Amino acid sequence: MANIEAVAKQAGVSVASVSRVINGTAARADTEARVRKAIAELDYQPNSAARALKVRQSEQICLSFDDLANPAYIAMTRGVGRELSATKYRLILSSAFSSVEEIVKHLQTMGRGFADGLIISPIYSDERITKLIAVLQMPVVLVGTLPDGLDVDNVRVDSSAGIALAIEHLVETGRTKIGLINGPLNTKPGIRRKAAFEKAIKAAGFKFDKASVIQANTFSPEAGYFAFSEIDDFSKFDAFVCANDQLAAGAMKFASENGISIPGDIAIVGIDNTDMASLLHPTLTSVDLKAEERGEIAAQLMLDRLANPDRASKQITVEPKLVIRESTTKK
Amino acid sequence: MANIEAVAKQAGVSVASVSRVINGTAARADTEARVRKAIAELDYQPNSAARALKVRQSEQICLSFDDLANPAYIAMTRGVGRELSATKYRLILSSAFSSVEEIVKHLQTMGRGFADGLIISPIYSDERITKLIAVLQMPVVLVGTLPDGLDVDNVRVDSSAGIALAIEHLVETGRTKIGLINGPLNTKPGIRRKAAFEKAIKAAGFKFDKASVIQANTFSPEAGYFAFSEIDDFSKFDAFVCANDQLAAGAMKFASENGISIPGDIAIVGIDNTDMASLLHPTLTSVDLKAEERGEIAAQLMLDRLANPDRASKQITVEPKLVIRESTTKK
DNA sequence: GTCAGAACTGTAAACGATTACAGTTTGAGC
DNA sequence: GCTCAAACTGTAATCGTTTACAGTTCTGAC
Repeated sequence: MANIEAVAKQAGVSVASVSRVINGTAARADTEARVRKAIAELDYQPNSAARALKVRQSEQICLSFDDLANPAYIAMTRGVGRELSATKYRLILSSAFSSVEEIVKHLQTMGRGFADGLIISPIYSDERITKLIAVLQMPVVLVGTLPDGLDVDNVRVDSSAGIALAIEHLVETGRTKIGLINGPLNTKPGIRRKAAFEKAIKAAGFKFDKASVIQANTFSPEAGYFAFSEIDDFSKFDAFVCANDQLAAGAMKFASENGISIPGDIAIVGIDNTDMASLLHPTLTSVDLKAEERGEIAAQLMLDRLANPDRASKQITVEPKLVIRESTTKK
Repeated sequence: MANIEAVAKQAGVSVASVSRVINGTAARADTEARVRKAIAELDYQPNSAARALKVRQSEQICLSFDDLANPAYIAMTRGVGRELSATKYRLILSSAFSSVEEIVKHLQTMGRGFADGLIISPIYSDERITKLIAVLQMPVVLVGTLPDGLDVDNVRVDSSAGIALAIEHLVETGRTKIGLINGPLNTKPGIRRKAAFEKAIKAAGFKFDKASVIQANTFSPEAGYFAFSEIDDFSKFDAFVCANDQLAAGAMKFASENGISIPGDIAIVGIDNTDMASLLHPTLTSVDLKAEERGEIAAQLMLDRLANPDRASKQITVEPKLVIRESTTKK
């Protein structure tokens, strides 16, 4: 309720003095004391919207992604948050709970006035998001593959190389009949992982068989479980790469319930190397796509851009790393 | 860059008309068309801070919790998000990445101007947060146990009853030497679970032994693993309740690595019934504390309060539910 | 064509802060 | 006590919207 004018009156000074006390500009000790007293008495808190309007800064950075349930994004958030916590910027999160439209509108409103910068990691391959980014008049850092024609700061991971690592490892450990449990094809990772898988299989000297790709319709454990349950003949396979750890966990659950030995009958490689990988039984070999590190880098790019609005945009690529555990090697 | 005045000039109308077109108040078709054209030509987006300042609403609700890595909070977020997505309110998340001070400051700034309401679920038992809530001049819904003297909307779960359910189940299935892997004692759940455990053990007719409580220093799998590794003599126990599923997962990992059979030697009950419970091996019996439902209810309380600022505060309690799986029963 | 009423539009005053700029006070040095 | 610079303070404009109010333009009935 109380505004700066009320505080000024209570303290017997001008609004300018109150503002200066709040913002730490020089003031006589006497003045400062009276202002602080008045602030305390009135429970005054400055209105951030008014401040943001005037100084054209909100000191907030918005991180936006599509799937809160996906641990990889949580890791990314951790990276961004850690990097930001030493600065004046606060992190706010925006995650879509229904449609792409919702997220576009959310970001648009946030854009002018409520956030100084946007770090976005879109999972869905959707025109509208690309268009939004192009139009948004604020610093944007995109995490993930940069859509054509968009020239913004970017950090990505070479996930194809990650899939190749997984395939090489499987081949080296003697697997020859390798399948892919892929994520949905309306997502960017879904599209890219399928292509990368085909390429890596061929590079390993096998011929690529369409039937070796099983499409899940989400990135969830349930989808992984269901994908495995649809396989009629497991003898056609001796290994699977799964598009993320959650799919892998679901598949492993089905295997354990149905007497399929892992890694005895089938080896499994997950992707993302999330915390769960080492908790599963057997522990899960997984390709670390460095989500947390990408988050850190994204935040650094953003801070750098905010300090230096006119520099050319930077594109940074992170290298994946294969973490070998029991699901491909035990005994 | 472009503001409403620029649009007005470009369209040859007054700023009031532009504002009306944007906000859907009546306008002649002709006027509307010209305004829309100008908006498109200038890539105009209204400044949210200015709007929020004028209308005294941000249409944002802030959800704040302390531990982003904890799946229970993610579930809660899902509940809040779903409930809010049909309304005009947007959800923004604030999670502390370092100190309590940081979160208090964050919420304070957010408070006046950037958010219309605050849903907060503090895990740390800290004076400063209680004080903040009391002072904050905006609707607050607190998820969790209400600190003394605070009269705000509240939704909580009877977690003591949950622990009692767990103990009863263990006793019924023949366990007699039950321990607790507790979370940190500077957190509210840590404090409450310990007390509830002692009470339930006594209610079951056993005498309570201090040594049966093992303190972990975080709610993470690593802490659970470490807690189990500290136990010198497993023959003293035939069951453990763990303060959350993550601790349970870590403990089970240690057990599996060290030839302790679960549930053969030791039965395990987790708390929260997170997604991971059904993916572990063996699957984990867990007390569902209904985090998602609590999120939904919190959002409903908030919406109701926003529509009806003067009503008395409501306190709602949710009942926990025990979900029995293999870690207490298999064979 | 007139007129009443409805429908629309423009002017200008807010909302609550920040900050040039000009004016006032303070204090040191003589 | 005077002078001068440094230190502080107050006035008022400004940020980009919304909206009450008054003024204007339509519309349709007569």
